[in-house]
Amino acid sequence: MINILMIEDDPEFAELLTEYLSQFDIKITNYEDPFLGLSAGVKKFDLVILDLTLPGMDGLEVCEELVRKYDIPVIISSARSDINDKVQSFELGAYDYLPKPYDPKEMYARIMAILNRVNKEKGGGSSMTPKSDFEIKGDTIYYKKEALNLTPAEFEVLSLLVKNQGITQSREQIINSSATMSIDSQGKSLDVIISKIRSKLGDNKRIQAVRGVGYKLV
Amino acid sequence: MINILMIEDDPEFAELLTEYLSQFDIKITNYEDPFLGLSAGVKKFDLVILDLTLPGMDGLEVCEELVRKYDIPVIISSARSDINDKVQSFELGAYDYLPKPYDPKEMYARIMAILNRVNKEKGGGSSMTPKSDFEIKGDTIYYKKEALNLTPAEFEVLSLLVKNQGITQSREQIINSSATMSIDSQGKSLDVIISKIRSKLGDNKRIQAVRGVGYKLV
DNA sequence: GTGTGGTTGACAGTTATTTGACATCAATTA
DNA sequence: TAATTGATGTCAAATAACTGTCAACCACAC
Repeated sequence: MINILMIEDDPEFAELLTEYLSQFDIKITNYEDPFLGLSAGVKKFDLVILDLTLPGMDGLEVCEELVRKYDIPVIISSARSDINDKVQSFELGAYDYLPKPYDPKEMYARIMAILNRVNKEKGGGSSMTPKSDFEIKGDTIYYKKEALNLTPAEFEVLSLLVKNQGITQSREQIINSSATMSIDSQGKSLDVIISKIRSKLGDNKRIQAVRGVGYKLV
Repeated sequence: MINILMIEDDPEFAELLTEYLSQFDIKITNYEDPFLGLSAGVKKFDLVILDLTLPGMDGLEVCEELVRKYDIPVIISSARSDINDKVQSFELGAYDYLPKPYDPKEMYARIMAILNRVNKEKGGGSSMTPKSDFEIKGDTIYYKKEALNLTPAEFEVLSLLVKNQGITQSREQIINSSATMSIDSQGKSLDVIISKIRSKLGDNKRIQAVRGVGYKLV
């Protein structure tokens, strides 16, 4: 069950969306008054849909407060399609801006995209694959809890392999995924980098060469 | 400098956007052919702007590949405003969908919103500030209870590093965060400032250079 | 003018990546 | 099995890229 807080002063519109989203197991709680909405226990919700054109109050301020205080994703939904509203909304940390009227399908798609992204971060730490010996944190890679001291090119290559564990990555793919390595199909740089990584891992069976194709991590 | 990969078969349109964004220190590299684009070293870029209506190829497939293999944020920009395109794009992991024609300002706002969000994640590994030898009070920084006598630029740089201890800050980030330093990518001002700070700390191992990226405080 | 602080360019020192030579290995074929 | 072929592994040298430091320079404020 997904819980969404909506701040919207058009009850009909709110009703419509609530009904549509209910089929996807999404529950909307609407407040016509932003103050009521803010005092409703924001933390209980996964996301906020905020109407910008509120009576007697600047919706942008509400947006800022939601982002700053509660760090919750906010989708702005506004009847005004003024470009400045959009720019300001994003500057204040809004996650998305959808001008009214919109197709409820689009709202649903955007909601799911946002929540998937937010959940991936929270759960995954940053790299997936639960039983992996590898862990990518910021700019270092850990192998069996030990931090590896890698050069940029080594980091980029291993990073790609870790993210695609078990899947063979072609030489071309690997080199393309690297910002530091030059695109030189004939060169042997990649071989050397792989060699270095293997020696730093202390185990040269984790990275396997796939003859004629590339490498994979097992 | 922000680097964006664009895949768009309307050269005029690409040119227009490229020019507009150049004022914000954003560089766009456009490929009219998606295959060329994909083989251009995707990881060199911070974000991809992808036209969905490509000749002879399904833009959605390109989108999926970009997201899955390279984990890079993709903004779909399409002349079709078909709702199904939108829904599918988001399902395949697109970060945003902007129907053409759009105001370049809006594209800029969305790009910055996305990049800010992505950068924040990378840094915030949930482990919080243990206890620091550094303390910022008003306009002075204390190191092991000793007040440091810093110039404005030194203060700004060290301040950023202290606030993000352990997290690598790129040269660009550091220079942008400073009001006094000029934005000159080629210059060595930052190196010199770092050098000065190190000597004032009396310990040149606390600020570590991260080759090719920037600096971090440990 | 003097002082302070930021910028620039030269140069040295360091570290990373590329290259080419050669050894080795795996698959294919005789 | 032995020879062949083509791809990979490894080493050391060459090249390239980045950082640290210094001294000179410029701009601004007093």
